[in-house]
Amino acid sequence: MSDRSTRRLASLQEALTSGGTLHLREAAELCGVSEMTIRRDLTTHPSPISLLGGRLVMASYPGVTPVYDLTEQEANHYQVKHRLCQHVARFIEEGDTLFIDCGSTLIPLLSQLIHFRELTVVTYALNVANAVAGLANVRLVLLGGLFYASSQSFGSDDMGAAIERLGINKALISAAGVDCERGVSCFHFHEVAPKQAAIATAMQRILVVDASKFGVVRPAYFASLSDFDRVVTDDEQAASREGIAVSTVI
Amino acid sequence: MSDRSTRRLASLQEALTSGGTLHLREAAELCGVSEMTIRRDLTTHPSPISLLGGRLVMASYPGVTPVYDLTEQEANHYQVKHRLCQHVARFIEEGDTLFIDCGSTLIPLLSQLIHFRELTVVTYALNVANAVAGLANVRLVLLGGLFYASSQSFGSDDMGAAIERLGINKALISAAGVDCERGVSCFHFHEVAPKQAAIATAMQRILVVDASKFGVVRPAYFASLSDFDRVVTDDEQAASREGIAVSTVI
DNA sequence: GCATTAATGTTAAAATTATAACATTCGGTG
DNA sequence: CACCGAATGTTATAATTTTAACATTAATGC
Repeated sequence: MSDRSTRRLASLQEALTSGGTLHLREAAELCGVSEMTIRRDLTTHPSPISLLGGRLVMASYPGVTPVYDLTEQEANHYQVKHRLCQHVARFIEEGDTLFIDCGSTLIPLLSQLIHFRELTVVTYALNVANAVAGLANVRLVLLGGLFYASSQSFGSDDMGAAIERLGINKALISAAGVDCERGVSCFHFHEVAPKQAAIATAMQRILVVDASKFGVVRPAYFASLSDFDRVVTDDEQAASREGIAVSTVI
Repeated sequence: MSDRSTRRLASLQEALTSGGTLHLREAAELCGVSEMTIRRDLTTHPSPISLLGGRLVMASYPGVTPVYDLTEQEANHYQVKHRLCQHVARFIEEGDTLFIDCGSTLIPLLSQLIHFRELTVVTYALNVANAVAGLANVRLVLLGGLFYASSQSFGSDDMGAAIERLGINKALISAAGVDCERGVSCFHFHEVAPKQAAIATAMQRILVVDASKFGVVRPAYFASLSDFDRVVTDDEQAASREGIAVSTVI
């Protein structure tokens, strides 16, 4: 019943995967149907394509998902991370070489980097790289390898060694779980090597986590709390209740 | 005179670098001015932010720049590349490990890859990686290093060695200049090592160039025409006029 | 302080996009 | 072939976005 509809969506998706946008009018022409049909295709069947002010865009591309018009909860989370990153930004100094961990926590930090004259960012995450690629004042070093979609990051055997060859100043590490006794953990095992290498080689190690991660343990352990010079969080009380020492007043 | 305007644009840009979109209304609130002022800021001063159906987006982000509503000339170029890539797609087989070169020539190819069950793509270009990252059926290997904005690609000392360790089936190489006598060349020197390594290690080497590159020589020489097993182009006549043997009928 | 100019706000009109309702076409079936 | 229903087209209407014109406020120099 949706055979043709599906085929249309597929061809549109094909036209869009290369990146870019397609006007509704042009999409209709391309498929040889009316604009209304394209609209209906889009609303009837789930698709990675979204309609934004008369234009079709791939929703999965970075830079397209809305930031402020999220659900209340998501917006809150974003606010928290944004504030968190503003505090982190205070520790950054002109000329630093920063290791930036994967995940969404540190993304809002990247926009703050425009305020510096010159920085270097080392990362193994695609979303971090994309955000940094647009900053003319920041040198970007991406550690490549096999791509893991779940964390939008890369993994490779010699990543640890590659990191240790770099002169990393400050390591900004995120985590999915922080427990006083069981240490700091994340979801994916391929993240362990780069995180540990960054912790091992950096002159300063900063753990950046929001309070929701306290008392949580995730499958991949990668460090103990004492491995970090600072813990930056949004809720100190919650941290101290968990027995986590936060070295920084925010 | 544009002091405040500039500051507003900067703060908006900051809100957007993390990726995402911002509704005009919200942008106005954020800056404490009217929507009209934001509109004017955007039209008066050049900025990487663009307004798309009432939403602010970073124009530099992939997936935002329009594909089909380009100027006539650009659209033509896109069409050419698209057709070119459809021909290239015929040489791809299920299970292949493809080396995909940087530049814009091969981008339209990536959308065709959905039609295969399983592939592996090896690249050193950020735009290629972004287009491939969304394809669930394609394993992505990104060769990292220092980022070069001019070609949206990465360079490193051991990239050549890294490429030769991989079992690359087919190398799809693009170029900025192809000359019968002076060989195949590109703009940037950091592209030479990965291109040469891919040519050296791949089982099949395919040069993909549109006719506008014939008879052109660019600063960085990287291969002679005889290094390729096939040359895929959109204008055979032009090729043979230049004395370039095109092994493929398209 | 007043005049002048730039910056911003407000409003109305035009253009575009979204939604809904109804008309038409197309593919199959008895 | 007449009938049915799904798919698509058409049209009108509502909502939104864009543009332009004019009003207001803020900033600056004299």
